[in-house]
Amino acid sequence: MQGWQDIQAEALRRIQRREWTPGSLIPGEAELAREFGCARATVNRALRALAEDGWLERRRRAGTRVALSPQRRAQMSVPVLRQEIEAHGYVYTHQLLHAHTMDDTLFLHTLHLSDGVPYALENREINLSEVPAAASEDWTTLSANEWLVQNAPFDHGTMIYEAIAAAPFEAANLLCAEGSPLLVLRRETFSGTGLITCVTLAYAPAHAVRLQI
Amino acid sequence: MQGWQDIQAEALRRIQRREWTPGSLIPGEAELAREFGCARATVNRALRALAEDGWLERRRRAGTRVALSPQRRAQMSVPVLRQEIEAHGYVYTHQLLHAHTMDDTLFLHTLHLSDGVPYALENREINLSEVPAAASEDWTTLSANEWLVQNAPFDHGTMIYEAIAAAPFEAANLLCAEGSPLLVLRRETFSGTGLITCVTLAYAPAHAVRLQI
DNA sequence: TAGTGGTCTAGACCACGGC
DNA sequence: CCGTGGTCTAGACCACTAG
Repeated sequence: MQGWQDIQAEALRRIQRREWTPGSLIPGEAELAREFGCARATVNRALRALAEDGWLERRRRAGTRVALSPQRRAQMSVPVLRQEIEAHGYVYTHQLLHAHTMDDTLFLHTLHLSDGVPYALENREINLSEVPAAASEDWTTLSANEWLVQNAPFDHGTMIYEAIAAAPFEAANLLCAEGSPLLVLRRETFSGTGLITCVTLAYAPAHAVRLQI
Repeated sequence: MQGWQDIQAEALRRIQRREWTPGSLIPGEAELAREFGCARATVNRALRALAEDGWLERRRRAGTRVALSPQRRAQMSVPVLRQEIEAHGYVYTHQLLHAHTMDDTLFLHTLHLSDGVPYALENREINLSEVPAAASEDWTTLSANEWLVQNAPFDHGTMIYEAIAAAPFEAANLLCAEGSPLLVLRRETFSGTGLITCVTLAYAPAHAVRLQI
């Protein structure tokens, strides 16, 4: 036993082997520090990491308990289509289908392709009062998907996945039958209080979103 | 300025106000500790938290830089259908449609309902050699979805979302037309090297998965 | 009110990796 | 090499809260 990661690993082992059972109180930091022959701060570091991962629940005075249902969480980033496609070894291209501006909103329709095959259809609105630089951008070389990731950092947002039936416009662009089931991602991102962009991404049929837990 | 959270907040402010620009080197821990009038460990705690959230990239010797594209990540838990449904104020029920055992695998088909309306159709396999207790469980009162969360903690796993067309079996149980687009979640969870369970969850039409970024 | 975790400090040594 | 972040220590005080 040397670093806090070793103590974390040992504690996790005890949880998984049920030496420390769900809901039960585990020894205090001081006692564990004595057992492992280290400072209390080191034990604190290890247990705090386990608590952040959902294995433990810690409360002052009440002590540390093994979580009743250790919920592992999957993490998902905002997808950058070029990276998704190139990670599979394919060539990424995109076509700007349509662009127009109304009031302070820029509307863009983009088709993303993988080795020339339709991959996803993007329908995006950009709030020009939040991102004025977007007004003078040439979307034929760099897609809005990539440009915004680099140029419009956001504080928070929402993502929604759902399944829809392909409408004629989607069917024509994604080269599938009308009514085909499509996975769709809708996303809104905000900076402070202002909406930056709002996008609907319809993936080609059979697309799957994979997450590691 | 008092605790590490204040230092974290101040650093985040400088990033968001572009006083520290993406890609640039920020002052070292020792210098910031001097500026804030605290110990280096306190600065370290604050900057480490920002790095874990993706705002900073830290490397020994190279120093700390503002991330080029501060990628916010969405977090998603393994859904517990009862909680999902009750969180919306509806009554959760479920029906065991089918169960049988072959070799060391238990096969279960379950329909989950929200206020009596079909919500999701679950097709599950449980590895009895990893979870022997599952063999003697009565699935009519507690669904496998809930039971496993409590009784079979896992180390890691994969989740896959995709869109499918409703087959006759799904259409009949989810009360929708054949061919309706359905959002489907496939999940495998493991403990150590062993597969615990593998589940396909077909949600009723128009279901959406919402994530906060 | 007493006991737990949360945090801070000052100092120290180490590991990594640009130079 | 040597400066940077990563970590550990021993001790201290504080915040919260169960009893």
